[in-house]
Order: sequence, then structure tokens, then C-alpha cells
Amino acid sequence: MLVVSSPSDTLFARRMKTARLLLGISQMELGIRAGIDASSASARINQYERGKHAPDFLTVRNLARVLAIPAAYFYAEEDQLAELIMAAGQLQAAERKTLLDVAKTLLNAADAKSK
Amino acid sequence: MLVVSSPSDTLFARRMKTARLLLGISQMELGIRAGIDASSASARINQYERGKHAPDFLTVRNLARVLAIPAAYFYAEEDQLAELIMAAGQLQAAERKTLLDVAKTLLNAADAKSK
DNA sequence: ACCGCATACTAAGTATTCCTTAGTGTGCGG
DNA sequence: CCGCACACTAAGGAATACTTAGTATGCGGT
Repeated sequence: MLVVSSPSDTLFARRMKTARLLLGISQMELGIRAGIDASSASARINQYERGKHAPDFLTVRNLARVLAIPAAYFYAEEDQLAELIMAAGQLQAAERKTLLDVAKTLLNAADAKSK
Repeated sequence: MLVVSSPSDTLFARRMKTARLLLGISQMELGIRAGIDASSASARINQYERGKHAPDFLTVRNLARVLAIPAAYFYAEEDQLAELIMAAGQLQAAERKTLLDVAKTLLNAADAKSK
């Protein structure tokens, strides 16, 4: 099959760029800190942010570690969910548990209504 | 570089299997519903669930649509976060907003404490 | 027992994609 | 003007996924 050009994801690209700029570092620095060889760090990060290529999950994890956000953030399709994931990542374990409990409560309430 | 075998992710694999079993359909059916040709649907889904290969993001999106969960779910490293994402995906827009507000409130409270 | 079918799973080669290299262009401080 | 940092890109070699063809197991029916 030949596809002209995956209009695929600018999504992953946008999320990456947003997170990097939030930390305020260059594409090359992000790559190097994520363990990519300095000789290709710049090119690779640029390709990711431009949506030219997509990194494998191990690389995504390393990027997430550097950017201090959950890897899942990069794949959130709705901005609202992206924000929720980022917020959850910044919370302490106890608070994350509280947040999850709230989510479950909201779910149960919704279920009850649709008896 | 030669890597013996990416111990990479059983993570994506596990999340996929969990979500599929929750819906109660076969690997082949999941693949077909996600738009994969019937002749390779079974093999491909199996390779994903075994962690042998990883699908591109367009495929992940299609799988997520069939499984009725946010694509980000597959990439959540902590089970707690995975649950949160799944729950958020089942909520109505208004309730999702409430959940996000709670997350932000918890964050602000944490920030205040670490004055 | 046997058959047919559904399901899970796999090896191997081709097809596709990514990674590396080498480079361009722009802007800015000195 | 020079040097540097930064963003960005084409192209080919390197790595990975996709397709095909097949094995294995279990189960319901006859």
C-alpha cells in the first residue's frame, strides 16, 4: 500500500514540543538528556516534533523521564485528558489515589443515573 | 547497535490484552474491527499482545476506538494512571471537566504546602 | 473417535519506517 | 563579519513491522 503522506500525527509532535518548551531546553539538549547520541540527537528530536518520524516506546519513555511527565501524555488526543495526565504526574502518590477515587465516584454516579 | 531482545514493552502488550478481554472479543475480531485486513489481523494483533512488534499510532488510535478507551491508556506505565485514564474516557464531558478541576485543586494545594 | 472450526500463536521474507550522516538556513552577540 | 546555537532537512543504510503460510490446542457436534 502506498499512502501519500500520513497526515498521521501532528498530535504526538505537538505534545512533545509543548512539553519541551515548558522545560525550556533545545531539541538537541532534550535528545542528549534522553540518552540519544549527540551526533543525531538534534535531527531525531526535530523529526519527532515535525511529525516526520515516530520514536519507539523505549525512546518515548526516556523523553518522558527528562520532561518529567507520564509517557501517556504524548498520546492523549484531547487536550483536557492531556492536562489531566500531566497533573496526575505531578501529584504525590496519596493525592493520585484521591484523584482516582474521585474519578471512580463520578463513574458510579453516572452509572446509577443510567439505571 | 545490536540489542539481544528489547525487553522493551510488555507494557503496551499487557494494556492491549487487558482492554480486549474486557470487551470479550478475539484477537482477529479486534484487528478486523480496527480496519486491518482479515488475512493479517490475527497475526498482527497477536504480535502486539506478545510484545513482538509495536503498531504505529494510527493503528493504535483505531484499536482504541474499537476498545472504547483513550489511546493514552496503552502507554500508562503505572496501573493507577491507566485506571484514571480509562475512567476519564467513560465520563461525560461535564464530569471530565469536574475531574480535571479536582486535579488542579490538588496540585495547587500541594504547591502551597511546599512554600 | 473424528471432523470442522475458532482461537492463539509463530517463522521468515518482503515492505516500510526510522536512524545516521552531512549538510543548509537563520538569527544573534561580540 | 565571525562564530555559535538552534531549527531543520535529504538521502541512504539500518532496523522494524507487515504479510504470508503455517502449527498447535481445545471444543462442540455427530
